[in-house]
Amino acid sequence: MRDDLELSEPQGNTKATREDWLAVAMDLLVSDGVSEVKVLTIGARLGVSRSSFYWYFKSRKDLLGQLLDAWERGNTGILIAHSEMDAATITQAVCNFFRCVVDPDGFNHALDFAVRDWARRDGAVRRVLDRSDAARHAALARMFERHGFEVAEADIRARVLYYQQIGYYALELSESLEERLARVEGYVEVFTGQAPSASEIAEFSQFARSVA
Amino acid sequence: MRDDLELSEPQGNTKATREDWLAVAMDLLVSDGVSEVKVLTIGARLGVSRSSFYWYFKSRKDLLGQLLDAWERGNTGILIAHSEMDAATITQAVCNFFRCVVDPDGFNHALDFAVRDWARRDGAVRRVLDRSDAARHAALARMFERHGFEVAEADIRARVLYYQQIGYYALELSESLEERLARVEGYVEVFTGQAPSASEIAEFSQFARSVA
DNA sequence: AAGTCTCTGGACATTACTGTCTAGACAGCT
DNA sequence: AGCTGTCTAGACAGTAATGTCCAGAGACTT
Repeated sequence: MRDDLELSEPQGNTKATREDWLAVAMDLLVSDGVSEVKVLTIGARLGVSRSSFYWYFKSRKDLLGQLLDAWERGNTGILIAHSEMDAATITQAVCNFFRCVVDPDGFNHALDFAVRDWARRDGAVRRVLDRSDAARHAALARMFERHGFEVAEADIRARVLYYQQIGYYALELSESLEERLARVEGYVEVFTGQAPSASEIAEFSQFARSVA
Repeated sequence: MRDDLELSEPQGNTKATREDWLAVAMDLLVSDGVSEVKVLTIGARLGVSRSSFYWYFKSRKDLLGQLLDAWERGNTGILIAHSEMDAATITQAVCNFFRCVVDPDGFNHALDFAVRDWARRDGAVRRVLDRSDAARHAALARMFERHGFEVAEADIRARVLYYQQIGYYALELSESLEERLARVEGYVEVFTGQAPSASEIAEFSQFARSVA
């Protein structure tokens, strides 16, 4: 999401670039929801007058549309990429999927929920979101199928895995990393019906600690 | 939630009762989120002037506090009651739990998400919500323990079950009842590690169709 | 019939946000 | 040095929301 931001340096008379406006807007969307993405607030945080906003964006609606695009490219893209990673076993594949959700630079949960909440009040956003959810589930179902699960079972297991992950973050629990890691083995076994190897769990734990 | 509403009849000069104000506020909270629970909007829907609101409530904040109380008593109460229902097997117990989530008069998902979203921007709401989530998980873990699961496994399975359920509704999929019912058997098997009996699934399906 | 209590409406003050318009500041080009 | 194009600030207009005040309507009591 942050890839395409902060590439251009402010030059000339510029105090806040288009990317600055977008970055602060994204921050506000994530932490306070769409309703708090206000031109005045963003301008104040950038130390810039509100009217400069209208130089870069047609309207507030225009800005929101660009935030939605950034979300779709980022979150859905990362999740699908992780579900397609090479893996020797299904338990390792699930651990790979877990990587993108524990990585702060991976899947952005807070943003995902901000968008879900937004979709509840905006039909156009709703349609974009449904498209993403379907694509994410399909990618996970293919992951189970590649590891020998029948189509029907792969579909169910992909659902349980995806829904559970969304639900976990919906709760916004304040667990420590170690509390979570202690449960990973149990989770993987419920999700796949197979016990993961000690090395798979160890490798994932090491990754999780390194990015935390 | 609706139990304590609409008990009192409007009498005398009264055009809108306290319960009317609460009911419409709850509707708005569920469908549009806290930010849309506005005194003007509620008054307009009741065909009553805005100032009457201040006869019944100290302020908008006062109203919101009462909505939060109603949510906690309702949703968390229903979920825990269902997890404590008698059941011969764990698969039946999970089906019993499913009853409260498919019943429109049971657990109110839309309200739950409205509250979750609200909690994201309000620390006091956050604390009330955390307390409810912990109570709900504990009740489900006890359910697995009663059916012979070890404490650690009961904890994990309760988490997967609860998180998955929350996640399912977070997505707000537009599935038909029959599509969902076709997956129930698979879900129960993943959640418990045991295949449910045909009669358990049949009984649940019948219940789900009867309340839909 | 008068008095009282409950509830309501309209006016007012205040605050917050969106969007428009215009003058002008600043850097870079010629 | 002057010109141009890019960006910014401030003023203005319009809208929506919260909360306060007060006069008074309507039903119930005495």
